[in-house]
Amino acid sequence: MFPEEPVYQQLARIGKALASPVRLRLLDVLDQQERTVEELAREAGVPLKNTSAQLQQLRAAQLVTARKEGTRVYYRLADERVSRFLGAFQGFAQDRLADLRDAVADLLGSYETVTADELAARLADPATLVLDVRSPGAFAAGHVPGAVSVPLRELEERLGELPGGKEIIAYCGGPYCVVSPRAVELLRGHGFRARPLEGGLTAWRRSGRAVRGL
Amino acid sequence: MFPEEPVYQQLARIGKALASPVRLRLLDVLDQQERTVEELAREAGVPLKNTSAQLQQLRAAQLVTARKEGTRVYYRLADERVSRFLGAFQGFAQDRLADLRDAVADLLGSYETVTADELAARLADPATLVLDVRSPGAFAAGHVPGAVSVPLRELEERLGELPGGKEIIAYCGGPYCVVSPRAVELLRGHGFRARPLEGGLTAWRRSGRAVRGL
DNA sequence: CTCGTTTTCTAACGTTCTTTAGATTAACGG
DNA sequence: CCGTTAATCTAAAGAACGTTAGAAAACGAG
Repeated sequence: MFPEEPVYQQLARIGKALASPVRLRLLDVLDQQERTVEELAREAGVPLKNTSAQLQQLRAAQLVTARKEGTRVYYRLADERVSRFLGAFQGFAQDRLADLRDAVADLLGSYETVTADELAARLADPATLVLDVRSPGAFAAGHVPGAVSVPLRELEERLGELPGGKEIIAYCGGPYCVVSPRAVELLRGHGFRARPLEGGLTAWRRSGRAVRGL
Repeated sequence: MFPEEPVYQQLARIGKALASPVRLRLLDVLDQQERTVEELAREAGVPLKNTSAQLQQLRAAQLVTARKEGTRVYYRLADERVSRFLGAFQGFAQDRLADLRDAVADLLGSYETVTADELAARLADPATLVLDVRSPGAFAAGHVPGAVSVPLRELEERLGELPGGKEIIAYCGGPYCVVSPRAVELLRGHGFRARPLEGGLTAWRRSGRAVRGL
């Protein structure tokens, strides 16, 4: 119709990739680490066949890449620019939509959070304890340097291991991960001072900071 | 299905708003200046009723706002953060999709461009002429300080007015506006040194630089 | 080679989105 | 108050998309 049409059609390819809740969820899971289709389906709570179908679309939009190993296919974000853009996208959306902010508050509660910058500044502070409440596998794949691993599931029975006087900064995976707010709630209920890391390990990584593997 | 679902549904609202070529086109036109529905329909080359329908969606996503004056409704981007995000979105998309880069090259040709930063640095340079090749109305609504207005339509017959030795930096409206590349072609064909401004006046404004009205 | 596993492909169904015609609303001018 | 203009609302058709079942491909193991 107009000569610009093909350009806007191409732009819309990226928009369309971001137009489905399922795909956005998959991108967030992939932003944490490489995964197989099956793992993705399980973690995102999406049927396997649909997961595969949506991954094809993300691949067509060049947001993810796949690598085959034996019978398994491992997906990951195409590169770290995708992760940074997703951060910008999520930030922009939260900026725009009050309904989104409400949904996030509903999901995560409204604890005062710690930013990645603040966490970085306090890494060396002996009065701070950084607590990784994800699974041991996720911790092994990469964590904030100096963090202590206590999965949420074990947290209640291991409260005795935690030092009393320190402020605890708890984190989990992505920006909408519910695990660290739950940990903070539990910790506060037992008299600890605790705050969640805003945006989880994903935000830490997006801010360009190093992650330590085991 | 999963507790995060409502959050991703809200995020997808923004994605959906960016999933249609027509809406992306409208956003680009609106990024230049406020317009009525009729003007938008004409400039974007979209039927009026469809323009109105798509504007409702953009409004629901809070990307644009409307203001009524008499029988006319004037639309504009909700604020300058929307413009900056659109810039990031377009940059990201061009980064990802070779097909998009091809479509842009097809549309605009592949002239060496001038960035907004470079243009800013050369504003005071007497060996540079900044040429606004848009309509007089667009020039009046806002232009690069010091730019000379010669609409593309009149450029050929007014070539004599242009100084010989200077390099000409021509610009038009948005990042996919075809007018300034055409002007550059015409100018080069007549022996002038000329380059287009990358991203047009929109990029200039997005970079936070002042625009002068009449 | 054959079997089991993982993933994708094909095809289909139902839903949502895009687009447009027709009716309607809102505002101004006579 | 009526006519005109600008825009929206309603409703409906067609296209595109999400989702999933069933078949098929790719691979490793035995």
